[in-house]
Amino acid sequence: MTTEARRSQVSEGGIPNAGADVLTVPFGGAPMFTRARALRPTGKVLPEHARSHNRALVLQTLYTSGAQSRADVARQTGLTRVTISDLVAGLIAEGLVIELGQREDARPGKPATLIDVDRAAFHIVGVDLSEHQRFLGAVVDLDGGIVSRAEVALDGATGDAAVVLVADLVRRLLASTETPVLGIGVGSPGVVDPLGVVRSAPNLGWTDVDLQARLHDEFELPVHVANDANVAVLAEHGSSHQDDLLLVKVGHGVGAGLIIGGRPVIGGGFAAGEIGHVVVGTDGGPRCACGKHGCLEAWLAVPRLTAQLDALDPEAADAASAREEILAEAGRRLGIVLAPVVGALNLSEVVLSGPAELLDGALHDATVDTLRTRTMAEHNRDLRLRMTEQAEDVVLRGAAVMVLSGQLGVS
Amino acid sequence: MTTEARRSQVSEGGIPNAGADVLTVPFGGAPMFTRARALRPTGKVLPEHARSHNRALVLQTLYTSGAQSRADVARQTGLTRVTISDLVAGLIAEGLVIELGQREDARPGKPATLIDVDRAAFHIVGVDLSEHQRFLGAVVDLDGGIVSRAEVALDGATGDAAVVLVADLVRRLLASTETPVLGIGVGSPGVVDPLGVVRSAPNLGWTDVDLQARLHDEFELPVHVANDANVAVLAEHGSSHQDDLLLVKVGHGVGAGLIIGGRPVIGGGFAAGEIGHVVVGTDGGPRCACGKHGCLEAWLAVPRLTAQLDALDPEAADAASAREEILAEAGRRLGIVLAPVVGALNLSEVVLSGPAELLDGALHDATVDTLRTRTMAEHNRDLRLRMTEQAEDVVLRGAAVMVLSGQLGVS
DNA sequence: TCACGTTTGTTAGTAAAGCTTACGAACAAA
DNA sequence: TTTGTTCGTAAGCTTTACTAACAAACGTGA
Repeated sequence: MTTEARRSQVSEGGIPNAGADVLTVPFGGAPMFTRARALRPTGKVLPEHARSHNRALVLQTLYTSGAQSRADVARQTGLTRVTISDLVAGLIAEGLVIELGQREDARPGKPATLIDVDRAAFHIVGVDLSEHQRFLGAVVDLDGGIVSRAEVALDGATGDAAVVLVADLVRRLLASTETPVLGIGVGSPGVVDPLGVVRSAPNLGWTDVDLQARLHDEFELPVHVANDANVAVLAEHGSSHQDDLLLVKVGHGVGAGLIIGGRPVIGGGFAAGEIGHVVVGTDGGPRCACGKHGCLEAWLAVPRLTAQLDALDPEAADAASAREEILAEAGRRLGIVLAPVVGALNLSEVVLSGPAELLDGALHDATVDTLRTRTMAEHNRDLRLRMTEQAEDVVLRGAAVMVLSGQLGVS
Repeated sequence: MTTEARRSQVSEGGIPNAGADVLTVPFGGAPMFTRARALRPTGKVLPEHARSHNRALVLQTLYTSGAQSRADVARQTGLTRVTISDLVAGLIAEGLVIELGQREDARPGKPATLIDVDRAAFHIVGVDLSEHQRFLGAVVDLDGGIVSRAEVALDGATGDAAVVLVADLVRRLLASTETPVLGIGVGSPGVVDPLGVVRSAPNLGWTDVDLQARLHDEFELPVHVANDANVAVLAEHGSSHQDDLLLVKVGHGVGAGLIIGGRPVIGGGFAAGEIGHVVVGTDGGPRCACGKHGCLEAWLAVPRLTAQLDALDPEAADAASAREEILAEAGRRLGIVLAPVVGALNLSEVVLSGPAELLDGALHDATVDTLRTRTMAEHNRDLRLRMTEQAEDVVLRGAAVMVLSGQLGVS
C-alpha cells in the first residue's frame, strides 16, 4: 500500500472547525481560534441555539465597541448586514437596543443610523456579603457605574436573620430606582454552588441556604449568586480582557477567583479559589482559626496584618522598616502559595484586591519577587501582578457583570 | 413604580440557554448543563457549524456507547430519528460508520439495524518523545489498543538530527500498517504551542521547531503535537470521565497536564503544567540543574530518586525503612507543591504517571497525607490520588486521543 | 450642476438544517 | 389473523443565514 493509498479518506482538516472552540452562550465557534483543543461533544445544537448565540454576539459587540451602524456590526462580527438587521430588529423590539439617529460625520454614501445597547434601559442590583460587619449593596448601571449605594449592619446576625438582612438590603435598593432591573447579583462568602445555593458560609452560619430561591421568590427577578472572590474576578475580567486571570481577595479571610481560558473555574466541589487554609511553607507559622499552623489566612488576613502593625511602637527608630518587613513577609508567604498555581496554570496575570495601604507596596513587591524566584523565569516572564482597578467595589461590580453575563450573554 | 412594573421586560430566563455552556467541537449546548457561566460571545455560528457539532455528537455517542440502532442514538442525543438517519448516512459515506446487520434479540417491532463507528477503518500513529534515551512510537487502533510498536535510540541526537529520528520512526510505523491512518499524534517534552511548534525543548536542543509542519509536509497526514504531560492527561481523561483532572508525570523531569471543566489548559505562554522548577517549601533543598535550590524536579525526578536509593547500603538493617523514608520525603514534597493547586482549583482527581515501583507506595501515601493536612479537608474531602491506568503507554495513547479528538471530535 | 461612485439598510429569493407528520416494513403477542 | 410496537425513510414545514439586487442618501469631480 502506498503512502498515497494509506492516506485517510477523512478530509485532512478533520471535521470542520474541529479543535476550534470559542463558544459562549450557549456555544461558539470562530474558525480561526486555535487555543483550545477539541472536547467531548455534549448535547445537540439546534438552529435556534445558533440564533441566540449570534444575538448575544451582536449585543456583546455593541456593548464593548459602543454606538455604531448595523453595517459596522456586520463587518465586525462577520455576519451579513441582512442578518444583523434582522437580529437588531429583535433586540430593538425587546428594548435592549435603541437607534440613536444618524451619524454626524460627513462621509460618502447613505448616512448610517447609529444603534447602541440602551444603557439607560436597565439597572442591576449588586450585593456584597463578604465584609464582616455589614452587607453592601448598590444599584449599578449597564456600564458598571454605581448609581446608588446602601448598606446594612450585620450586628452579629447569622442564619436566617442574615438572609432577612440581605432581602431588606435588596428591597431598599429596588425601591431606590425607577429603572427596570435586569436582575440581582450576589457575592457571598463561602462555598456557593452553580444554582445559587450557599453550601457553607461559616461566618454567616449558613449551610445549604438557597439564597437564589429566597431572593427570586420574593422579588421575582433573575437572581445570580456566587462566591465573592469568584464574582470579583468577573469584574476584573470585564476590564482586563485577559483570558487567564487569578484574583486574590484579601480581607477578613483570604480567597481567590479564577478564570481560565475565559471561563470561570468553579471546582468539583464548587470550592475553587478557597486557598485561605492552604498551609504555606515548611517552617510552621502562626496558628490559624482552623486549627492548622501556617495557613495563608493566618499570614495574610487583614486582621492579622493590622494587629501586627498596631503592635509596633510608632516612636521606635526603625518603625517604618519594621512595618515594611511585616508586610514583606506576608507578601512572601502569598508568593509561596501562588508559585505552584502560577506555574501549573502558566498564568499571565494575578490581581490583588483588598486594602491598598496594606497590599500595594512592600507586600506586593515581595510577592512579585517571591513568584519570580520560585517559578521558572523563562515560562513566566510576562507575569503581571497588579492591584485591582475596581477599588472597593470589585464584588458589587462583579455581581453586576454576573447578571449581565447571565441574562444577556454580555460582559 | 410598582415592583410589578419595574420587572425587567427581558424574559426571566434571560437569553435562551444563557449560562449553559457545554460546547465541544466547535461548540455545544445542552440546555440542562449548569456548571459553567456565560462567556463573551466570540465568533458567529452558522448552520453548518451546528451540523458538524451534531455530527461529532453522533460519532461520540457511537464511540463511547458502542453498536446500537439509529433510534437508540436518537434517544440518547435528543435529536430526531430523521436527523440521525441523515447524519449517519453522511458518516457511512465517509467510511467512518458501518452497518453491522440486524439486532439479534427478540423484541416487538421492526428489528433494528445496528451501526457503529468502524473501529477497524483507521489506525493512528502515536509518538512519545519524552524519554531520555529513545523515542517511542506505536500504531494505535481507534479503541486505544496498541497494534504495533517501534522505537529509535536517541544516541545523544539533538536539533535537526532528532527531528530526523522522529520522522524515521513515523515512517517505520506507517509502513507497518495497511490500514488508513487518521493522523499522527506527538507528545513532546518542553513548551509546545497550539500550532504544533515546539517553542523550547532544552533536552532535545529544540527552539521553535515546527514539528507539525515537518511531519505534515513529509507524510501528508493530519499531525497534532503537544506537550507530553498535556498529551498524557488526555489519555487519562478518556478513561476517567472526570471533568477536572491533574496528571503529574514523573520521569527524567517532572511535568503536569491539566484538564479543567473538561478542557485542556494550555496557559498564556503555552507552558501550563511546567511545575518541575517550582521551588518546594521554605527550607532549601537539593540544588537543581536550573540553578535554584529545592525545585520539585530536584526532589522528585527519577534519576534523583534512583541515585538516592542506590546509595543505600542494601545490607543495612534499616534498608527497607530508609528506602521508604526517601520515597516518603519525595511524596511530601510533591504534596507541598500540589496543595495550593488542588486548593485553588478544588481538584477532585490527581493522577500519577511514572515508574510504579517508585511512585506507587510510600511516595503516593505521603503525597495523599501531605495534601490532606495542607488543604482544607472540608473542601477537598473527595480528592483522589491514584496511579495512571495506562501504565507505560500514557503518552502514546494520549497522542492517539489527541488525533481522535482533533480529527473526529471524539474522545 | 450633474453624472458617478460609495455606503447603508431593506426586500426577495435560496440553501441548509432540523423539525413534525405520515407511512411501509417487520416483528411479538394475543 | 389481528393488534400494537418499533424502525427507518419520505415529504413538507420552519428557522436561519446567505446572495443578489435595489433605493436612498451622500461626497466628488468634471
